[in-house]
Amino acid sequence: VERRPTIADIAREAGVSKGAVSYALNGQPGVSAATRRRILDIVERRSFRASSAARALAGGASRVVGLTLRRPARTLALEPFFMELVSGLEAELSTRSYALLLQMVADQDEEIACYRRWLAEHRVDGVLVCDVLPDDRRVSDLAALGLPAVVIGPPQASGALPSVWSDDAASLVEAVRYLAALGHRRIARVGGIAGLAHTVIRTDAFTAACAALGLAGAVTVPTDYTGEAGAAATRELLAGSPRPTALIFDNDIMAIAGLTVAQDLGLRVPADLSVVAWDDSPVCELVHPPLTALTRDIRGYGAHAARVLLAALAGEPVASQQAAPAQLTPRGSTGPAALART
Amino acid sequence: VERRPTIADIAREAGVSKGAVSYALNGQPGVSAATRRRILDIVERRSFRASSAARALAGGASRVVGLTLRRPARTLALEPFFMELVSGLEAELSTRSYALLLQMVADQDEEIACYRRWLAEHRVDGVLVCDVLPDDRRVSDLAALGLPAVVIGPPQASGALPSVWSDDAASLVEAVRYLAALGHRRIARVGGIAGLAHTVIRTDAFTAACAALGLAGAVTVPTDYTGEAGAAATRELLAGSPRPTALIFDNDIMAIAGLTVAQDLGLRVPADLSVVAWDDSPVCELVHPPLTALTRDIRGYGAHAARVLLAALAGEPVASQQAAPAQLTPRGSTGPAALART
DNA sequence: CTGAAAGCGCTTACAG
DNA sequence: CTGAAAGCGCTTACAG
Repeated sequence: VERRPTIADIAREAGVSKGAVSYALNGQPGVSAATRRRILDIVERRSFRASSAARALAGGASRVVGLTLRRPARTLALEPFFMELVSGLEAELSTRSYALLLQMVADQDEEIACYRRWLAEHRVDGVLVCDVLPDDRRVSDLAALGLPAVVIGPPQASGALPSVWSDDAASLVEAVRYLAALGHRRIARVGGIAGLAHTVIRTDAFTAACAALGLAGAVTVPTDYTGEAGAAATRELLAGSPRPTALIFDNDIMAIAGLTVAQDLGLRVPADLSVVAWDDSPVCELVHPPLTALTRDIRGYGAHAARVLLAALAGEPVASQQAAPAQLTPRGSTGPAALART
Repeated sequence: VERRPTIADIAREAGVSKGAVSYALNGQPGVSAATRRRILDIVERRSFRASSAARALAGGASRVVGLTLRRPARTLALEPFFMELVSGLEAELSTRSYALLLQMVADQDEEIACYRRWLAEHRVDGVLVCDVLPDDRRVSDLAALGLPAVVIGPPQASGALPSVWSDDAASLVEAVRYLAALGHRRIARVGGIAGLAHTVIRTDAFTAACAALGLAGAVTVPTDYTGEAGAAATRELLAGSPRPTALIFDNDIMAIAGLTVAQDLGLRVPADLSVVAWDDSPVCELVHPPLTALTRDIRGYGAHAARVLLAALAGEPVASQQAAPAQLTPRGSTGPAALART
């Protein structure tokens, strides 16, 4: 096992001090352009990479970004969303030589403790925050700690932290208008976890959009995002009288569960019931009928969030940024409202 | 922001040297039992945690475990397997204060370069290796590098590295026997990525099991694990004459795609065609009919692998270990073979 | 069994 | 613009 070069080797080879190499490496003033170029050439040739441990210990950047995920593993694993998001984050981070540190946590206290630890140990340079709540304690604590962070979620809940978000309200309005245009007058929604900021936004948007169109009975049933909960909510909604002719689901796993429940009840989709899913993962096209969905580029969303965090770490001023909203992709699960039943 | 205690603070408070604290912390000889207890009490009380950067730099453990995943994000995101696995790894690692470093890679070269870098930088103490090939270069390189590693996959492909594996061959035999007992004589399989070690094992086991039962036409069509490929393979197999009366899929996303294809072709499941899925994620119960599946505890599998790696890092001798094999969970998608059609 | 000291590989004031 | 030096918080031989 060969010893890898250290900053001292590079310095010796370039005929400068270690400090000069450090300045050249980190793009700081203190070396002339010519020296910098010479140093970076050697760095390149010897494929030198500064030790992250030494860098972190000396107070420099660790080149690691942290992501914590709440525990309920069943939910996480089922949501293609998270793996897509992680994949998007990673794609951006690794091209910039940043690593991603992942930590599952049980609750908010554990999560905040994790942030403190990471900061104290210089383990990470910054973190990404998911699934924010309105008045999320993580947001205020992170700001207080001074740990750079980007919220992946609505700016309404990101406080002083920059956020990357997509306009869920607009997407929901699009879905409601689309269904209304098909003649649906009774639309209900199977929502996500009630406490989350984006769920609140979606629920409010749904209620408002239905009200604006004069649609009554625009109920939202909250769930925990699992298939079981989606199935139960669907059963509850379809047992109502008059029952809804269209259902909007807050993720695709619940939409699939709801589709199956409807079919088991003898309802034809879309003749008797239209179904719209959220987060168009490839499963939506694999079921019968294929699901109309609100599609968004989750990998791109993750990459975007990573870019914003990296910009913040580079000292650039960053503000909340809007990613492209989810767009409706009509497929076989939606159709004209069944007039006979209305 | 308060300064967190360093090892010097603990040493001062305990009235010993920093070295003594270090020995006490790492369970090494060099301190008396009484001193050790006193030190650890103070460590506990002050909630001291050694800086990972300093530890790594000084040649100690970094308390980080690395996991690399090949790029095709669409596949990854769709496979609940990976998120479940990560969740299982994390559950075990975090209780032992280890962190998980995640890196997406494009190919094997990048992956091996990543291992070298991690090792050289002391970024990780060990790694977990997924999706091994027969004669996997990563396996030999890791052994040569001396980077502790555990293979999550068959020991046949893990070389000198310990592996944690489940007996896929046994599971496949169980599925084939179950279908044969239902009267199926023409069973085909939609397989995973042909090059992977566990796919080879499954394919061989499938062929052998069918041969042993005198079942002809036991074809396996390889795929890339995506729903599209699963659908295409299903179409291909169902176009055969005589067509199979039962299909075994190497993951559940393809099973769902196959189910939909069969239904679109006018085949009733299970009356005309039985369907068996692999990796029983909750989606299997959400479709209609619910899928018979080979169920395994993926989180437990991940936790098991993490435990073995941690044991190896602790210097304990470790050997390859078998996890519980996937067990058949019969549901609505399998039934007696359609005699009329045979 | 314990203490004092060197060293890991960086970064960053501080002098020139 | 550059060099020499201290220091980050640990671990680990090396003396006692």
